[in-house]
Amino acid sequence: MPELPEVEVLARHLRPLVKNKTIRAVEVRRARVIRPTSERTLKNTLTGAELISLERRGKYLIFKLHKPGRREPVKLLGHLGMTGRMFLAPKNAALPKHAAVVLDLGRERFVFEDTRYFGRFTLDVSSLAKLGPEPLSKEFSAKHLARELAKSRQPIKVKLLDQSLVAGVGNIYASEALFRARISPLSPANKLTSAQNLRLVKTIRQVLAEAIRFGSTVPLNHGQTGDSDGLFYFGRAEGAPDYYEERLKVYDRAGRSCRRCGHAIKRIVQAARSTFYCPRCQPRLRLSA
DNA sequence: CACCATGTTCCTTG
DNA sequence: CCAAGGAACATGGT
Repeated sequence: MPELPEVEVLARHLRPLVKNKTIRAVEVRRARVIRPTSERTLKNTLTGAELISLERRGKYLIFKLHKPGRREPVKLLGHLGMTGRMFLAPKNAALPKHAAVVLDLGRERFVFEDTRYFGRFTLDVSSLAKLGPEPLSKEFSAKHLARELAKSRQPIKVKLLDQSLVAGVGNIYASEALFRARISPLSPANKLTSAQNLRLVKTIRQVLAEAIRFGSTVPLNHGQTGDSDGLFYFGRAEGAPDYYEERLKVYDRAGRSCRRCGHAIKRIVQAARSTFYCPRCQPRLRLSA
């Protein structure tokens, strides 16, 4: 589920649900997701702590907790990896097969489940220091982009996945933003014109903001089984428009016709990830005058 | 069996 | 030291 919009929507959903709740017990079912924190340390630190706030940074969730006897707040970092989910469930509800960490909150449980276990739920917050600016903040500007891109000859699509350039853009929205900016994903980063940099900043913001808006409108249901639970984008809530079908213009549309010009959407592989684009709307070479 | 999947990190190579 | 490329991680869907 996770790129910035999905994580933002999740944060908005969870925030009121976890606020002021006290963690009674911690169950670690898959130690890999808490590394490098040890199970003992996680349990000692979280047990008895009260959830104070929940923030998002890039694709990370930052839980701040108050641990009695400690002056400084405890920070807990969550990341959904490729397949992670977080939700609250009644205590008697069955846990999903790949529940990785379960927090006992008294009346209910907080569950972090992750099929592939690429996600994180850890006290180690060092990853945050490597992140670039938030794409929806003023720090993310054409000037910032230009300065950073000038240092790299990597294809622009590959650079957009670099979290130290801008935090939160992933494989889906990278393709989407480039399509809207009409920039070829193959363009070397340092070859973008200033006009292109400006357009790219705008379309990245636009694509992410639109996805948040859409996700926030869909009624969220974080049950554990069934098709439309916990999925804001990839499931389809009854009667709700399907984001995948209607909002994404190029992602996963290889061979289908471009919504703008009708040309066939192309799929290529860059840095071992799929990239989708319209070769006509996003020409590789600029026509010289 | 083959290939694909919303992500990050580690290791190697130049 | 840095940039860039590729493998690894792990499970499931088609």
